[in-house]
Amino acid sequence: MRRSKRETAETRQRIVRVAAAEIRKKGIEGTGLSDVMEAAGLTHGGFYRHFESKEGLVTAACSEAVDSSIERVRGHAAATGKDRGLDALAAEYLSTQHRDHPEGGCLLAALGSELARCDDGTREAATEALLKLVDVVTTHYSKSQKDGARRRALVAVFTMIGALTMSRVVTDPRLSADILSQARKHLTQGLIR
Amino acid sequence: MRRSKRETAETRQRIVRVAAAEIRKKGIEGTGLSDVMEAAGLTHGGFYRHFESKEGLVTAACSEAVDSSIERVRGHAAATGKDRGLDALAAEYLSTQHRDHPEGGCLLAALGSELARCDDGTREAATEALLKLVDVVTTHYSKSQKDGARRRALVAVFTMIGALTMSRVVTDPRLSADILSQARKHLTQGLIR
DNA sequence: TGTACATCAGTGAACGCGCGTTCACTGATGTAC
DNA sequence: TGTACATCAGTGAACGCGCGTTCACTGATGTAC
Repeated sequence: MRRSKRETAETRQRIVRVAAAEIRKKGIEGTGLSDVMEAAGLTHGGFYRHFESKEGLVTAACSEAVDSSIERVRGHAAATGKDRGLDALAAEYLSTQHRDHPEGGCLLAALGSELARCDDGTREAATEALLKLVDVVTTHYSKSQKDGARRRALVAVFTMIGALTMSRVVTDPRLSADILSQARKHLTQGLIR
Repeated sequence: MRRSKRETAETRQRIVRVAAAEIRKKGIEGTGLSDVMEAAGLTHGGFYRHFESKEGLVTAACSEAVDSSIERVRGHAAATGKDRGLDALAAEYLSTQHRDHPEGGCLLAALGSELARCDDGTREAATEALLKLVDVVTTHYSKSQKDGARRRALVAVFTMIGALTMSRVVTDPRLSADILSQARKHLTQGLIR
């Protein structure tokens, strides 16, 4: 039966949020619409009242993932003392908690190589995520020395994305932990100049 | 009809090579067995004379991808003058050529996030790729200063993987080129200490 | 070395399955008067 | 404000499709004597 506008909007957001978690956990192709709808407490048939296609949901889910995690990153970096903001960011980004819970974490590390094969809408959401992340980091680098702050921020972000992704790929748990701690050490000791 | 042992071995290798290219181009889930077999000049029915399952092929294809590209990386780094080996490696890894042709390039950048969700055999092949790449880079860092060579090598590798992956994700061609050149600049100027 | 037979690489049709998508239907919501 | 009707969110069955996998069959290769 028909639902009120408010209910409809809430349902849509619920679907998007579930999908944002699911795709970061199982990948885009590994996530089925039925699974998403079920996790949102609905049957799969109603999906097309909210989205044009799976691609439409994926794009919305990526935007949602970007918004929520950038918000958190900004909060964490700002909450910490001015100079140690970047350390806090790196420590959280490169934590075992983040590694073990992609569903709530960085979209770029969770789906990096898959995003490269997505449609433009989704890739734009991902581009936005990258630029926002670089912005946050640039701000922190700018405080110490302006020169090359953007380049250093880019590199710091690539290092984090690369390290987190690889820490999830590697089979040896000790190597995985080492990857995270070495990258963290590198970033928190300001070794990127 | 039955084939000679030599022919059988050649066929198997042809399938593995085709698959190694295909999965780096379209992703693991995006690659169908029929496509691979057709590209290898066979019909799909014969697949199970060579492999136990799709997973088996994927693992073999990943090993093949690792072997062939590590070989090339080593060659390139060694061919160049002792001190500039790393520069040559970075320049090639972070080239637009590599970005635009994942099918012949680095497995880790092409499939990073997907590998994290693969079975153990495949992830072990990926781990091997990472360790070998780190080894090559470590050798070069060791020449200038031994201290922290491994950590610096790890970071350099994550930077390359992260940058190449992101250069493929991003929608803006100028940003994509910028990502590559900034990362290259960083590495070739020895800014990782 | 020659012969008889087992092996098995490759073919092409077929299988079940889960996927994204569509649809007729229900009944509460929103709207027009 | 009340009534009549159009709208549409959600259900559940069904669709076609491509996937990984299986299988009966063919005929050249490998092997045993």
